[in-house]
Amino acid sequence: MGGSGDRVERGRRRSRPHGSLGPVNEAPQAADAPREPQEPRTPRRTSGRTPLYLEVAEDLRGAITAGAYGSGARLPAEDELARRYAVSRGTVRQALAALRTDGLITSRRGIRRVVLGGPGEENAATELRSFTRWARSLGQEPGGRTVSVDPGTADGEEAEQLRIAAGDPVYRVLRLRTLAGEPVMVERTTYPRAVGALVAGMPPDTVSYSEQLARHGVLFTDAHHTIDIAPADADDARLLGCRAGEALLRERRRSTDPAGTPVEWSQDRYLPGTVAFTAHSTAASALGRRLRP
Amino acid sequence: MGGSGDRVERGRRRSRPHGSLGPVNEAPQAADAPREPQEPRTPRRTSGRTPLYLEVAEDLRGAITAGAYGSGARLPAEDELARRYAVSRGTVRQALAALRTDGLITSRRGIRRVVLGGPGEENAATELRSFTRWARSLGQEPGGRTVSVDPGTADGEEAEQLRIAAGDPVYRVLRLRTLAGEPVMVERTTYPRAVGALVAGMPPDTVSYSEQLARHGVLFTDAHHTIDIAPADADDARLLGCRAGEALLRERRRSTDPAGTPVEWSQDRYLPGTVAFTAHSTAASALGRRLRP
DNA sequence: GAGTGGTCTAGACCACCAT
DNA sequence: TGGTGGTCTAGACCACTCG
Repeated sequence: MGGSGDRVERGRRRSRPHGSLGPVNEAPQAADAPREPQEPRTPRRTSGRTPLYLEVAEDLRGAITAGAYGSGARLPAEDELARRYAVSRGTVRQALAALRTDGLITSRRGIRRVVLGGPGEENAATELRSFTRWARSLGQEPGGRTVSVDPGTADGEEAEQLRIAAGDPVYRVLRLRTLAGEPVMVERTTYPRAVGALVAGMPPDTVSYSEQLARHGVLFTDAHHTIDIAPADADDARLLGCRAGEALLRERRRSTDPAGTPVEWSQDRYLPGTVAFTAHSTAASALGRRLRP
Repeated sequence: MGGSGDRVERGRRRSRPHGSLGPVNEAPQAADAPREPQEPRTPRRTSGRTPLYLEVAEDLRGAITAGAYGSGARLPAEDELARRYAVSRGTVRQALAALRTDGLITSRRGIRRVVLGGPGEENAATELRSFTRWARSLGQEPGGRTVSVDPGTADGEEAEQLRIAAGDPVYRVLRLRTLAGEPVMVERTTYPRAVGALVAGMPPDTVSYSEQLARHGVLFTDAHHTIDIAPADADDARLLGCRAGEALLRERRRSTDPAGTPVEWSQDRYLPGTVAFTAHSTAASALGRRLRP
């Protein structure tokens, strides 16, 4: 989305020409435009549409990635942005917080926010994305095949991760993932009984289990990741076409639903040189290290 | 910090017995205690102390990690927490947002927040921490030695990462990092001229450059990380005591200061089996993958 | 001292979930 | 239908930065 006017007016009692978002992409020079005293704003109804602060955030993101403010440039002050977008300062702050989380801008008391990346720089629009969605967003065609779907009983680690009792029934799925037809990753996922039953009932050529599961109301909203190195075993070597014992980039992941119930415990092994993991961290939180994986 | 009473009363016009934070650790059973009508609260002065929302967050964190609410338990409603802590709902929400970022709780419209981890589970108290601080927080003694500090000129990648011109002067530092005396990681850092000059002036046995730099006003507030695999070169092999060509866990990192100026571009290579990287992701943002590292 | 982001309060309405 | 978190507004004061 671009600068302005491409959003529907959703407010009421507001008398801006049209389009609910002020033009910021074309704004770095402004600061003129006499401000007629505004009638007190009443909260706008968002009525089922995109939250206002996300619209503001996306507009600003567009302006930043389009290079409207060079790298290292300072953003307008919060009050100024609030005026331009005709929203409250709180909403602007919420939008800016989102951009900060994505590592697009800094934030410090006393000085204006600074644009971190640059026009050319890839925006790490991170998300809790499945392999499938991630690949598609890159314009790559994700593929793969399900090697096996087996019912079984949880071992110690699976039980701990899925927060069930050892010996409880689970389903194990082994899949090979490809990108543009080339093998990239071997995925070993353990599902608790209920979720696994759904997976087992899907056609073996299902590209994205997570998308299908979402249709059944199984949502993945949180995930905890651990990244390290693991040697390829015989299966890995056969499927990925590498040497047994070769070092692979390993991601272990436990996903949970909104109720906090673990819905997936997965171990993915990537062929070296195919992918890298990226993360952004600020003074508060983001990436950790851990001893003895 | 624990439940209550270990904080100084900082408010005014408030008539709670003493201690500014209500006892939540001992609260899961409450919900009784007749509420006398409160006089309207006025914003409390934080006057140079820890922000209120952080106190609330830390108290809740303590309650959660202490297991006051079992894993999967639901937290009290926002309004209820606001009453207990005698703060506004906004402040409670700010505190809860911090816990959510750390992956301690979920959050979904319509239902109470759910505790994610469990009593036993290690809290991934992630931070933008230097190797030194990270090691110390684990009770490990960080060590190492500086192999070389060399002035030089920026190559293409360094220039791009540090946002300077190719050929500009830089300092390159090669260090070996140890944990309990054992080699763990080789760190290759490139500093821009000004920062590098400070580093070059420090004694060669300096354990933490970042701590020393902080004293000179050079702060690391943001960092962008990329994690993948790289083979050990001759230096790596010699310093880490591994085979040349052996796969190492590589972290590349660009750190910036509050003004958005890059202050460090580093490439760290960890011996396999020594550390793992952890991250938490929610529906919005956290960990990314990237093609072709 | 002026400008700017950080914190806090108060109140309102809405969307979603469970009952 | 009632409870709960999500969004939005308005106003206030404070801490920090810089000229």
